Amino acid sequence: MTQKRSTPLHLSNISGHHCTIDLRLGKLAMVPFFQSLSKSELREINKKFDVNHFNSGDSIYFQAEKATRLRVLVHGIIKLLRHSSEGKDILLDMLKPGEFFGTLSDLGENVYQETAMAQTDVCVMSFGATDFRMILKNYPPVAIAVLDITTNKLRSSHDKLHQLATLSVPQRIVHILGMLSEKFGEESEYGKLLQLPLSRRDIADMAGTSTETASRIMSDLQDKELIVSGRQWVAIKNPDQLKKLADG
Amino acid sequence: MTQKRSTPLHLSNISGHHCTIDLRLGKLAMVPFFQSLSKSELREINKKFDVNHFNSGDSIYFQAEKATRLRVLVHGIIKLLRHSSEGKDILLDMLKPGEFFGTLSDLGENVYQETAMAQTDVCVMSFGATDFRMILKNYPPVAIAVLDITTNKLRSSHDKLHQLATLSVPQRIVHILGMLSEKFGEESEYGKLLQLPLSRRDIADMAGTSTETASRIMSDLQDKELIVSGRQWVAIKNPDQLKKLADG
DNA sequence: CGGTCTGTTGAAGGATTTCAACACTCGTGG
DNA sequence: CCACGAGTGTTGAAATCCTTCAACAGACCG
Repeated sequence: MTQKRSTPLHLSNISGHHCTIDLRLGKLAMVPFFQSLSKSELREINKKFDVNHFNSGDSIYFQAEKATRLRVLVHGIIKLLRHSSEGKDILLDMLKPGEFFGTLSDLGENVYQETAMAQTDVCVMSFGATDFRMILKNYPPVAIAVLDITTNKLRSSHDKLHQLATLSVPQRIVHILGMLSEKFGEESEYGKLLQLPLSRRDIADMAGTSTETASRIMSDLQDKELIVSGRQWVAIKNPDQLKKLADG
Repeated sequence: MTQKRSTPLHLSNISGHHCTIDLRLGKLAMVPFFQSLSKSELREINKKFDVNHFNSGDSIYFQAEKATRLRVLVHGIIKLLRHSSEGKDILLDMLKPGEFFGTLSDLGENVYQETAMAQTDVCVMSFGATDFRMILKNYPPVAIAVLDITTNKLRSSHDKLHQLATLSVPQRIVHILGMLSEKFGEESEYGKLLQLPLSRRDIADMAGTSTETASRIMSDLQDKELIVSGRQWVAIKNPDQLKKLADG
């Protein structure tokens, strides 16, 4: 096994008092689907928001809970997962700042279909379902932007379905590492470092496999010198060869 | 094995000349996301549409083809599938009249991510990407309706991911039969008949398994008297017990 | 009436899970 | 400051589920 140093991740340990209302206006413009709005429109929307802080490991909301608020991630990383009765979870998505979650729909059940859990310390904005629908109605460009983002999420979900259905576990894990590296990758001394805490369990829950199998495959990739990994972190040492392995 | 009669499905063999422009106005109001529009607005939108007929087995568009038109299914059934390089497909969705497909997004690649194939003879309306975006912009309720539908598709895709990742093949197939029965089920002499041509291959491609395994499991369900099935058709004889099998 | 498509079934082989034991890391409290 | 315990990661071996290869039967089409 490779020797492992303590985590190379930069986890800016944001504490509760940094996650304040004052933070809002600056961040609001950063959210993709509000980019089409003017300053005065933003100010108007800004009044509707709440801001909350959660510690790493906390749940922002639970699966089957009544869905009343739409949320936007301001700082940190959040994972969306589904639980099953047998205790086997599946990790649907990893979110980074600017993404929204806890989506609401007039159709179907008004309960969250998944659990949102803080993967790091996080800061989250939220506002009420009715306020959100009002904004969609009054600002068509916002509705279109939200639609575009949702459409892309659907595509990505179809990608995952396709991978889960057609690829072997090692291939799925290689693909997952590739996708994570696009979203969270950052150059480092170890290669492309995935800037998020990521356990074997998380990887297993994304790939729909067991932690043991995920561990075995990660060890194998490490033996082949394609990745470097330690407790809760992964870096991709040789992205080209990893991509070759994913395709061929 | 149970003796099998020829198909009990009602396949109204619509031929090309029934699928005409004149059909449009009546069908347009049927499409969920146009329901919020007035007659005169519908007449306006109606001008932009094309109508086409396809035979069962035809492809309406292919994966990786440039995406230029949004389509609405008027008559018949369409399946959306993804191909993989190794020839193993996955069936993402089965559509019935009123549903739209070939979704466009300003973000990401402008190519279709899946192949749309006629499962029966079908009649399809379509219009250009720019026309569609114009409608979304000018009629906010339409944009919101499309968003709600897309959000629900995303939920359903997450459901499928969850099932694929956590359930055994028999459980997945039972769940798939349940979902299909909600969407296509119709009372018949055999029980709840799924009103669509459905091969073992289709079931296998939905469950992410091989046709042989799908066949074995269907035989097993038939032995247990939970379903009745023949060439390209399936009826659910005992929905309650099937549901119990899916949950427990 | 032959050919092709669909569905079925058996048997061998392989991939992955499961159970089990152990090693390492990190934070906490004695 | 060290020891402990919980959480995380690793590895082995047996068991299981599923795939794959193969052969064949029945249905539908021209």
